[in-house]
Amino acid sequence: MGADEVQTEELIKETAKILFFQKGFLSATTQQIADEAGVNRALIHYYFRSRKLMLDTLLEETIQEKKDRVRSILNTDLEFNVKIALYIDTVVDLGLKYPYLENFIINETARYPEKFKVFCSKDRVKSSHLIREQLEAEIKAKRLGPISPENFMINLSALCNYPLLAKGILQTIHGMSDNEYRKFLVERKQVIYRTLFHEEMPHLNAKAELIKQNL
Amino acid sequence: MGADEVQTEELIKETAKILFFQKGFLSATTQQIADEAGVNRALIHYYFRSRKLMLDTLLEETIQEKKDRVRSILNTDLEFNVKIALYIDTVVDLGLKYPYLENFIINETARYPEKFKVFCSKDRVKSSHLIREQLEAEIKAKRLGPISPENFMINLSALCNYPLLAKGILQTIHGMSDNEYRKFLVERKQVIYRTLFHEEMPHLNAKAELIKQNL
DNA sequence: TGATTCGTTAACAAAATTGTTAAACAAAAA
DNA sequence: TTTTTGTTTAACAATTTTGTTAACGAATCA
Repeated sequence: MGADEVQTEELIKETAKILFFQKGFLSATTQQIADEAGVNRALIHYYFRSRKLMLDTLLEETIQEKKDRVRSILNTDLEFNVKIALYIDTVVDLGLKYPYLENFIINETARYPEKFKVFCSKDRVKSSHLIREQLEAEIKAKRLGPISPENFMINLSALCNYPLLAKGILQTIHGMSDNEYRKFLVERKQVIYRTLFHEEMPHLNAKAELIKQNL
Repeated sequence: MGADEVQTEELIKETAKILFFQKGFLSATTQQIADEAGVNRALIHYYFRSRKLMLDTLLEETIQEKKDRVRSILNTDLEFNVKIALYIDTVVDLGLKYPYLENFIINETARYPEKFKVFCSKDRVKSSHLIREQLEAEIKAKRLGPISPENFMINLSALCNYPLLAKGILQTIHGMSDNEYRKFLVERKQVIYRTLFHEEMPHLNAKAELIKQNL
């Protein structure tokens, strides 16, 4: 009994994630979600009260998960370039599973601006702050051109996330199948690194690999 | 009479653009659009038959306009780096007016994949093809590291568009007002150029300025 | 002036979507 | 076995959103 309860609730959430974050179908109705999950629509209300509350739960859980991962990378004591390589690797891999997650956040943020403010207020430290010292050291050592931590983080996010967000557009323009696009994105990890650092991406060292496992 | 007709139709379209492309409020109902425009909701049906047809018109017109601008830049015989500088300048400026335009395209594309395919089939030549020769020359001359035209164009789009798409998120994270964010984006033009070329952005020469006027 | 056309409006109708409830059902506890 | 608890379902109700229509009014033209 107890097992079934979690099963159905999880099933609904996972199905909604697929529709919203994988297929980018943000306008999916409760009926469509229920159909896709093969459950009665009333169960969505039974477990989540309302459609909006379900979205809130989903948003909260998924943002939290993504943020935790990213934070745990930026907080390590890895060398700067290895740290960023791991960041790219992680974000792109996560994005391969949920390409439209950022899109969902963007839309929900535009609809209910207060929602996102709550998340931000939880973080005392901005992620750009976490890399400031290391970034400045790189710039001083002339391994990087001058750039603010904010702009560096935005560049990094942009290069990683945009090709995911624009999945449908880019796939259509370049006539790629889902598999071809996957492959393209995996190979693009190195392009992103080279764009930021103007040198080849280092292999993840033992320490970085270890961290990657324990995300 | 004839003037009024165009006026109202334009008013509705402009209002919808503001809601969709400026405010990112993609779930705006016909009632909300009508209210915002200060017209009777039935007029939306009078001019556009249905909500969906209005969106189609809007999408078509706006994509076409943006694409024409971008194409006309890539098709000039400007020096490569000046051309890209002008591209950045143009796309960011357009994005300052309509930050969520890309977002709208992404969502509509995910909802109705066929829609976007129609647009792409109109173009015989991909925009990445338009810069291929010049890009290869730059790489050969060692002014740029090796990169495919596709990845170069995606980098360019990503760096220009992502900060617009994520406007709400980034503004919240960094606690910027609308004006501060505007200013930040204008200054970021140079950051984008430096990220791609690892040198200062050139001033637009007379020829480029002329093209910029005639967009 | 009278007829016509077009834009506009309010009221209505239809459809789609969400939310509620009572009853059926199954599993576990008494 | 009976009771209780939690899950599932179908049917219903409420709300929201879209789409339609008939009537009104203003400008245009015969």
